[in-house]
Amino acid sequence: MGHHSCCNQQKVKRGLWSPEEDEKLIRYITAHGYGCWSEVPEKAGLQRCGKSCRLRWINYLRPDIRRGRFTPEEEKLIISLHEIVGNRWAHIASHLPGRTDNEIKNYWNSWIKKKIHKSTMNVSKSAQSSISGYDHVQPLFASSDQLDAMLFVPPPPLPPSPLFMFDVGAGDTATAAYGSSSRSSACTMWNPCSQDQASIVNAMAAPPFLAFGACMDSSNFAALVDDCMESNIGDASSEWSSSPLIWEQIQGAAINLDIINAAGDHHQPHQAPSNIDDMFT
DNA sequence: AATAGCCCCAACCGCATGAGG
DNA sequence: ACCTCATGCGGTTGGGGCTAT
Repeated sequence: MGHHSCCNQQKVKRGLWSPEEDEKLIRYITAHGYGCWSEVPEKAGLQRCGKSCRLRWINYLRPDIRRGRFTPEEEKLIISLHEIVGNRWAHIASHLPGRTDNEIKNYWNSWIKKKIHKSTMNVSKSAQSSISGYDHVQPLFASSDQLDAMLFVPPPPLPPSPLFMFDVGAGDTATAAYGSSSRSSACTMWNPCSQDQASIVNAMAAPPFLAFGACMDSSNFAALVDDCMESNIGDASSEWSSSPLIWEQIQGAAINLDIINAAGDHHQPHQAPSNIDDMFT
């Protein structure tokens, strides 16, 4: 006990939360919400710092949290998204309703990483095409060649005009999509040309939908998504990535947006401006 | 049954960012 | 422009449960 870096309080408890503390926090948040986390401990009668309360609520107590094992679909999605955005756990979590960044991070560090390592070792040890121990995510990497293709695929041919996707992040997703988010980090702009198609399409299949939905006509977007879902992306991303029809649809949809890349940078993910409308002026 | 080692995951820490004064 | 404070994020830690011996 003693000094706490985040709040300068002397009498803050640390470590695991007791059921009584959980109950106090739940009762307070349920009744009053959490306008200011730094005020929550005192008002809820907890000897914790606000940061600790926030973390406990977000990662464990909030009612919409989803617990238990990750499904194979979630696992595939995590892998696909990680291919694109790397260790941006909060971002990945925004595509898995009810899952927290912490949970996904732990999951990745303990389990998926191990599996991929194991798979890589197996591939390098022999020429066998199957990846043992990776069975229920096999559709993503059905062979070592395919794994290599996923990891090292050259960018697809450039379309006739620059086009972007908007990946809408966690929490205030809808507001970010329409340009009124207070945090620019809530919305990342990608150029699909710099990503492999399978990764993009995989990510696109996850809610909140990427991209075009932020700007294009909602009915067109819905139709595009329906087509994508009918093609069963979750189970056959390789087929997706090689489907000229789907890819043409995506390109066509993006081109219809008539978005100009003001920055002129085609190869790196961008932080979107806090107001997306600024891009089109 | 005891215990040593491993691993998972809840929680913490430090940093980045943005709002407001 | 600068400072302070609150929040959110990713990296890291360590307690406790599990497993092997």
